[in-house]
Amino acid sequence: MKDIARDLGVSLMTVSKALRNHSDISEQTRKRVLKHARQLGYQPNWIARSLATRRTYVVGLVIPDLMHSFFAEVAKGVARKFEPLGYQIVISNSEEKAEVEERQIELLLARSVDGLIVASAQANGRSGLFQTLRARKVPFVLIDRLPAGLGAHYVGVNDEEIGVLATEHLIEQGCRRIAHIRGPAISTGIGRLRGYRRAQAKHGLKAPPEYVVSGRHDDPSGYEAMRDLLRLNPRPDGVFCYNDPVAAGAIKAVLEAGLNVPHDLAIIGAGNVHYSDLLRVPLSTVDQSSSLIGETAADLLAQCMEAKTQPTPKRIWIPPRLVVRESSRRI
Amino acid sequence: MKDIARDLGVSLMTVSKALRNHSDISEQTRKRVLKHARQLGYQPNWIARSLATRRTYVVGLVIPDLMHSFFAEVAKGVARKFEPLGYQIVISNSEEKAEVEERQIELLLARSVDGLIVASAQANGRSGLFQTLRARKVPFVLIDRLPAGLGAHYVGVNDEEIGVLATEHLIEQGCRRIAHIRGPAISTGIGRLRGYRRAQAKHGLKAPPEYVVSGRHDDPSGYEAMRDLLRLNPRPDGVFCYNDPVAAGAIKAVLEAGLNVPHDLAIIGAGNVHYSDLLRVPLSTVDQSSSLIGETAADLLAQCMEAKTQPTPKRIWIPPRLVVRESSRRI
DNA sequence: GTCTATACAGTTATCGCTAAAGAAAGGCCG
DNA sequence: CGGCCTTTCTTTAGCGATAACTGTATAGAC
Repeated sequence: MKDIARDLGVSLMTVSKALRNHSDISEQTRKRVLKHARQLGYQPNWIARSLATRRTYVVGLVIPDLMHSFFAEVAKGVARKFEPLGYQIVISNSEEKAEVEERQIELLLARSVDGLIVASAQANGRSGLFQTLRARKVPFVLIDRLPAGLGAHYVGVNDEEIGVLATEHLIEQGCRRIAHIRGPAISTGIGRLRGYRRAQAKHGLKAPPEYVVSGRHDDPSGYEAMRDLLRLNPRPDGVFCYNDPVAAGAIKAVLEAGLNVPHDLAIIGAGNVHYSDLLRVPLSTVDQSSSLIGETAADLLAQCMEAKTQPTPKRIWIPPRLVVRESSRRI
Repeated sequence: MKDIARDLGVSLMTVSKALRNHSDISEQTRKRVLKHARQLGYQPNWIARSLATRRTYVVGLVIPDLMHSFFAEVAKGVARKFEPLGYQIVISNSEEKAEVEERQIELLLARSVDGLIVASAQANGRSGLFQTLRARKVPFVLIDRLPAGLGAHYVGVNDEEIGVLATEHLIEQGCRRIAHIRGPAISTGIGRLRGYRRAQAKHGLKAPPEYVVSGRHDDPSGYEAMRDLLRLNPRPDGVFCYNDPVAAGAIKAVLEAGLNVPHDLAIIGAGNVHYSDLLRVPLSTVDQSSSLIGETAADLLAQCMEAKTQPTPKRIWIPPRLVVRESSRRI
């Protein structure tokens, strides 16, 4: 910039304004500056700009696991919205651990991100983390998981609805002894479990307590949980799994036991990961529109970042959609 | 920092040095400063620091597709190495497109990353992109793909070896009419094809030209390609697929045609994606140690960033490893 | 008693850019 | 003609740190 100013015999400030299309500059000067800048191959220095403006044009995206294609897809959605706006996205992996998440967010804040999108591993909204975020006035939007007791922007799917949709589908397919491999004690796990119970109650079914077993997020946990379920008597004839990886693990266990999916045991997952169709038995699931979640969260965050005062927390629910494949089709 | 200096009656510089453990400061003063900094909740401003030191402690990772779990795993490996060193990692998605990649790298450079790790979508090493990187003296390490005619740091697996390993395995399993669904015209695709040919030649087999069909990176392309192969007469009895997603799509096509994998047709992929074990037929593959690639590339880049002069380009080959599962086991 | 080395702290000048206020030149108005 | 806008550009002061010097003591050497 200094060189441009010297060469053109104008002040540094004129160059700065011209490059930013500031209204103070005449059309003629602006053009001269832009042209010369191009000739010199001028590249603005973002660091200096950030220091002066206190904006970094960086947003942080904190997710529990990049390997889970659901979050990879969310990340794509976020990128699609933010990149055209000139923002850079930094993805942080919390590995499903609340402490790691907290540390990662601290790091992002230390680097002065302009905003955050978080699929939180915190079970509780009263965690110090959210107070820190509030205190520092960093706009943030939660996605997928909604820590209990937290008034914050949120974009996700109603997990209870997912549970209802999946369970009612199994009932329609003729299942009467429906089990559930539940997820962890966060909003998604709890909501889906609640939906599972509500759907059964609504149809006058009730499952014995041992029909609800605990899994985590991954396929090994689904495999283990299903082996436990298979030992029960009477054996369940339908299983709603917390998510698709868990369901994939579960299918593996059922097949290994020499049983048929869906005839001996129907299985449905949630999330509609991209390889669901390629599994042992193509997996029925409830789609969560992962990339739409990402895009919507990005839009919402963008709004928050522009607004001077934080708008009141907004919750956006994306409707889930049943995707029936072979693993649950019995009629 | 200013506050600390004022409160403690020392100069700003003393505080700065104390916080950085500079040797100029006495143990006593340093402790006073650190303690007071903690009390005030001081957080260093990375932006200002970057402006002054010309180092951002950010490295860019450019990959073709986050959804492909191979690259997600690489990313994890990179993060595991760099995060303890205080670096932030920015992941960019090139969507397998050379122009997008170029633009993404420009953006990363504009943000002054300290270094880059790139799984390039460029077929050709003479691309202007690499000249730009050289000109700007940004240390970078290529992974997975090695654009033709480029002397640069590289970490990956010898793709020809992958092709040989996979093809010889099929031969050992009794396949005699071995086809190949080849990848795109980049080093990985070309190398694996070459390995496929070399292994056949070595064992005195020769496949008709129509046994080599083109795929891309994804499972739909594998599905299409396999349908083409199934129309051939004589039908192949073994297929080596460019990568696991392609192989998964191929398996789907074979099963739909009412044939058995592996008995009518053995299939092997490459990459060992995490869900290989959960597919219709558990997929045999050649493992590429994805996270090790990430870690190794990170180490190498870290070295380059410390060195004042760029060391001569180094190529590191990680040995591939055959993983036999059901899709190819015929004896 | 002078000189030099060492340990510690302070000054000054950036890093590259921007916000905010100031100034020059011209036009319009009563 | 003087006052008051407008338009266009310039000056002045940072943003929050650091690099590279420039001082002071104090201690020990000769």
